Amino acid sequence: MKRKPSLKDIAEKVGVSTATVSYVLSKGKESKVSAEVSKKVKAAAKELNYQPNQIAKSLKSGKTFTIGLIVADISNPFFANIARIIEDEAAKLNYTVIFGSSDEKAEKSWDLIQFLSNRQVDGFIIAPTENSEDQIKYLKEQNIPFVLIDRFFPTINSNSVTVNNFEAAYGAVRRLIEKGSEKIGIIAYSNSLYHMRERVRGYDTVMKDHKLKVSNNWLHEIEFSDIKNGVHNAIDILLHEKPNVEAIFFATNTLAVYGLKYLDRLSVEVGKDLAVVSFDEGEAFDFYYCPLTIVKQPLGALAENAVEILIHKINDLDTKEKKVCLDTELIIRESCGRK
Amino acid sequence: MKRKPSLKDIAEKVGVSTATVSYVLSKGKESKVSAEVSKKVKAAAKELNYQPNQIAKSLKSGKTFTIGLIVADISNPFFANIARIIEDEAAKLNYTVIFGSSDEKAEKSWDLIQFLSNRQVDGFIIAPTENSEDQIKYLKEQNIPFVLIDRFFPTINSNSVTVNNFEAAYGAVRRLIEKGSEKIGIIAYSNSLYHMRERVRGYDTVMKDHKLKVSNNWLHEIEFSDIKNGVHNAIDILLHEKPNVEAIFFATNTLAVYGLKYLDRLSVEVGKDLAVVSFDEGEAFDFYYCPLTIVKQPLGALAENAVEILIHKINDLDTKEKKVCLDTELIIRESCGRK
DNA sequence: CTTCATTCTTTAATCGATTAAATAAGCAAT
DNA sequence: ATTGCTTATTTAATCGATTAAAGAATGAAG
Repeated sequence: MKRKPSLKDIAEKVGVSTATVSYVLSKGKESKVSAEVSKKVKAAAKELNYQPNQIAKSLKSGKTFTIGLIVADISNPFFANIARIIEDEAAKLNYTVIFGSSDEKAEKSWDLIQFLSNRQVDGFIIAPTENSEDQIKYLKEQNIPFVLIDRFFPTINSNSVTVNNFEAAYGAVRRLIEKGSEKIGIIAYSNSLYHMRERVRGYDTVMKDHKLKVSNNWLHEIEFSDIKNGVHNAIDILLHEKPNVEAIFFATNTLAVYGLKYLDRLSVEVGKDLAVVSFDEGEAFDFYYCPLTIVKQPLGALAENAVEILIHKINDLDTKEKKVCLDTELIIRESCGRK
Repeated sequence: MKRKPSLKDIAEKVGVSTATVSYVLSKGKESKVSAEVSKKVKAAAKELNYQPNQIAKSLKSGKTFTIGLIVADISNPFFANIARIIEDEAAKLNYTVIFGSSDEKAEKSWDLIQFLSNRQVDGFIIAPTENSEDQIKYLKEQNIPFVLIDRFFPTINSNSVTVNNFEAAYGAVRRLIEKGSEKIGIIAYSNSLYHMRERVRGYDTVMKDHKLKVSNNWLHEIEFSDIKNGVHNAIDILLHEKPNVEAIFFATNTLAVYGLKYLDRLSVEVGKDLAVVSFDEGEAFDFYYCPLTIVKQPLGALAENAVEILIHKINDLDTKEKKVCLDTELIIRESCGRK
């Protein structure tokens, strides 16, 4: 790779010291330099197509203008969309984004934090995995700015941007009830993370509030390690073991995708034999023969808030921790009833 | 942010020079240092939880172990999936990935190249936009390693990893013909990029080879600036102006998504009133009431090849340019015929 | 003709790690 | 005792940019 021109090259060309060149090229300091020299330096910089070496700048300043983004999986549309908005917001402020996928594994998440931290990212935006409390505490201790998104730990005081999972789940399941379902199953992850617990609690609570007894056959918590089979088993039980359900609430996008595919294979007709609601958008859901009622998360606001809070924190470490909880929207379509 | 311990901190703690510490901690050089000192240094490093500052390393070595990834849009599943695989492959080799979305705009692409280049990325993986030939030439001139993916410029000798777009389009449309369609429309982008031209040429050629005359109503090239309306108009013309078509070939994922939604609105039944094939996978397509016949691109191989070629080039600038063209697979489902 | 202020420019340290080269210390051979 | 040879350690330069502080040059005031 051809060596890029440095301050030194300009300095030599013009016949001044690198300090002078630096003063000319760094805004606000130009007054220190005579108009004549300034002009020559600028001309030389242009001629050589000088671009400052950000690595050198970073070493001196201790700032890299880089954000580390750690999500469960960048290829998951939910996170890919968030990543895109974070990218745009960050770019506006001259920040770049380095990303990594944790696959919901605390160990991978920790490796990523170390890895990116050694690369001196100025801060992190993290969708934390289960059992990563220690990592979050570590970041706090080290005074490394970060914002949690999508999930957070209620026991740790930190910046976070999430949605009202409890209300969202409550509202989604209430919709099923209003449309006539009484026996309702839920398929969620067996995950201790707060957002997932809240979704389950939303389900539980709305059932209780409507005096609907929940059979212990109806709550299914799937392991990340084998989502597909988990969902298939859950659906088999929900539909075929007594008391069998009239409706299913899927707690995430991915669960719903596997679920709907399997329902198709079983020739269960959604909207007729079975009512369904799900969390998250998905191109797939629009195309489904029976358009899906879903909980829509405000991805744009989620990402924008995260970047804003992070950059604030980076610029002023004394900023107090901020917890943002955003409202979701229940997009009502046909799948929540049964004809 | 608490200052992280540096070599100097260890050196002071142990009472030796930073050079000695560096020799202990950098593998292969340990033999230079006495066992006694070495032990002390290692203990101190551990105690302080020393993590080398990659920025400083990079400045010295001129290597950042960072790849710049520039795609059209990281939230597009096609690119999001590629990004994920690139991330994994890069991580294996201790590289991180910085990404940026060009939105198919040459100007944005140029800004990103400059931006990431100033951050001293070791190389780029780029899905180039239209009219970005100069940018690619610039990278060549500067001897900056890069690999083009998805698209490339036949006039510029460079690394690239693409698929056989011509054969893929040919095969997809031939399938429509074999299933009885003779009047076939195509919806593509009005884009001079080679991959798009090849897809159109595949369509043209297979029609010619089967002695099917293509009406000038049938080739629709949509602007990026207004995809949705472009697709709607195209479909209106294809279906309602004589001679109207029996089948449509969508040249990308995104075009098909808009197209199918609109067909739904028009109550056109795919697989009965109209045959359809599309490029690219999409969760949505599996769910479509009439599962879609698609051209499946080998995303894994695409990304793996790109990383491998790039890293080779980074490690040895004299490596000859490599052009990889991968085979696609036609996934045959129901949408390509009409009952 | 000093003296002091002002303006412009350079020197040199710094960020954190690496590494060639210099130095120091220990020991053996003559 | 001198020389040479190892081995262990330090010194100092380097990567590229920034910036406080020192220095030089000019001019004005006394």
